[in-house]
Amino acid sequence: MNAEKKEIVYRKSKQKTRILEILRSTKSHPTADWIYEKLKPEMPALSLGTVYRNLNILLEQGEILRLDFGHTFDRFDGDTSRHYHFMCEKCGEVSDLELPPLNILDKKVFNLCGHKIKYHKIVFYGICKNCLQNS
Amino acid sequence: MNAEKKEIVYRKSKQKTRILEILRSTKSHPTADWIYEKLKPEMPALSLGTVYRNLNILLEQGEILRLDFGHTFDRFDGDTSRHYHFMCEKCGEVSDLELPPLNILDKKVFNLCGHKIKYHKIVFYGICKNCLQNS
DNA sequence: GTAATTGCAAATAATTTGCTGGGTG
DNA sequence: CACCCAGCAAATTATTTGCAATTAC
Repeated sequence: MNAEKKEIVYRKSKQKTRILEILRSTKSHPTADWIYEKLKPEMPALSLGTVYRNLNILLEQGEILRLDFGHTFDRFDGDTSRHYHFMCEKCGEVSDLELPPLNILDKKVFNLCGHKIKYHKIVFYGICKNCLQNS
Repeated sequence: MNAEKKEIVYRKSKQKTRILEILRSTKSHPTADWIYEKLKPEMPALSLGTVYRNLNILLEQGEILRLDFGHTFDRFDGDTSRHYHFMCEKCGEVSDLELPPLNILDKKVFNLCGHKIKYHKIVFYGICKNCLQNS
């Protein structure tokens, strides 16, 4: 395991360029499908697979962000009290944090932009204590 | 639209009870499949569909939490600078927030539990300014 | 007895991947 | 001319749903 990644030299393509342009020009945090529909008129031959492939390349290059939990499956929590989570990027473990709830943030955001905030979620990412020791 | 929800009176079942017990007894934030595998030995006839159905019922009853982005598809962001997000529960829009990054939190969490924190994400949920006005 | 719940299997839905041919460096 | 990239379709994966039988209240 931990095989060294083959260094891929990415090339330009009209599709990749347009996808990035579209993402840069909107504040709407689109889905892959939305980008596909947006691009289809000017590139009738475009396929959804190409959009996904390019999004992953752009992600890897750090040109864009993906807004999700990282893992593809939902996780459930039997503890419904307000608390935050940490996910270890190495072992994938999700753990609860003792950090007290920061209710002030909700008010701050309301004052800033006028949205009515019901609650918020915070997830910290990094390497857990265990993985730090075993490496 | 906006049809009034038929009020369902949930009944007890061994499956639902055990699923909740398992969730309450672990801190590992399991996936649906993990719960299914855990329960299978004592309930050989159990099906994965039942696990999913009960998790959704428990969610609706507020007995458990789901850790994810709510929507099932990824959204992408062309802005890679550190910023937080807001999602409107009514119209589904995701927008950027002007709230400055709270780097102190990463140190706080490290001091608290010893995990090495690389970064964190915050998502606020509620009703956006627009939806507030149009209702 | 009414209607929620189950197991099973088939259906969805988002995303990934194999293949073949075309285009970039 | 090597090898990355596109388009297409088929495969994967997590989750949902239809159905008939079962069970809770």
